[in-house]
Amino acid sequence: MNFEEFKNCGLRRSLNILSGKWKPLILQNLFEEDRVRFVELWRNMPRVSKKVLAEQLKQLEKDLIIERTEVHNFPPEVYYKLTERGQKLGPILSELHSWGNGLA
Amino acid sequence: MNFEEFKNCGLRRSLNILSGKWKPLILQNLFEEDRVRFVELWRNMPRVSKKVLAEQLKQLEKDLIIERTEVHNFPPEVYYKLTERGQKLGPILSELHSWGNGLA
DNA sequence: CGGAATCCGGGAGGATACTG
DNA sequence: CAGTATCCTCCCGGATTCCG
Repeated sequence: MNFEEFKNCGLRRSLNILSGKWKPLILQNLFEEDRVRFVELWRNMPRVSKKVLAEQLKQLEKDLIIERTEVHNFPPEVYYKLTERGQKLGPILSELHSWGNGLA
Repeated sequence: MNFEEFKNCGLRRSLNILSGKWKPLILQNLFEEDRVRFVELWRNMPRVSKKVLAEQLKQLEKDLIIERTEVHNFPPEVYYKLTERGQKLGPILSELHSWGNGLA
């Protein structure tokens, strides 16, 4: 396989989607709780600026991995959850986790 | 899961190992041919400078994913192949590939 | 609370030249 | 052939401030 073939292959797309300093941690939280509020997410990763967190969420949303739901209140409430497609990542990330721990 | 727990988890380690613009393509080549010479690798990705290619290879070697073998000739010959650990990545990357193509 | 707007620094990656 | 050695560019992520 050369670069031209690689450009449009699924592996590259997947890794592009996952690449982003905070995306794996975001997904991890969504696998655990299945519906998480912006501020809860932010509390679990207090070293991110809210700008960056919002960016990563937007990208995941655009890639159809997560869904955003807004409750029109004041103060506003915004929830994020995995899409069906996002949930299918679960087993794969779990294997990567095991592999990274030397268990596989 | 918060950031402190995430820092040392297997998922993060795995994605760190895979992150690098050319690493997935390098691995793809090694899965296909099982023993590849530096220059062959380089021909398959002519847009990389040799410096960068060497860097990525060094990192994969340090992470024990690939092995370097040098034949002391002139001109020199250097071969790269997957380690046992590296080969275990195969099925996982294959699933990521399918997922990225919307097949899973 | 959940962002958007602005500014900024560091580091990954690229271009080129050289060497054993 | 298989790399180093320099130099440079670009952009991701961080810090801060402001808004509905």
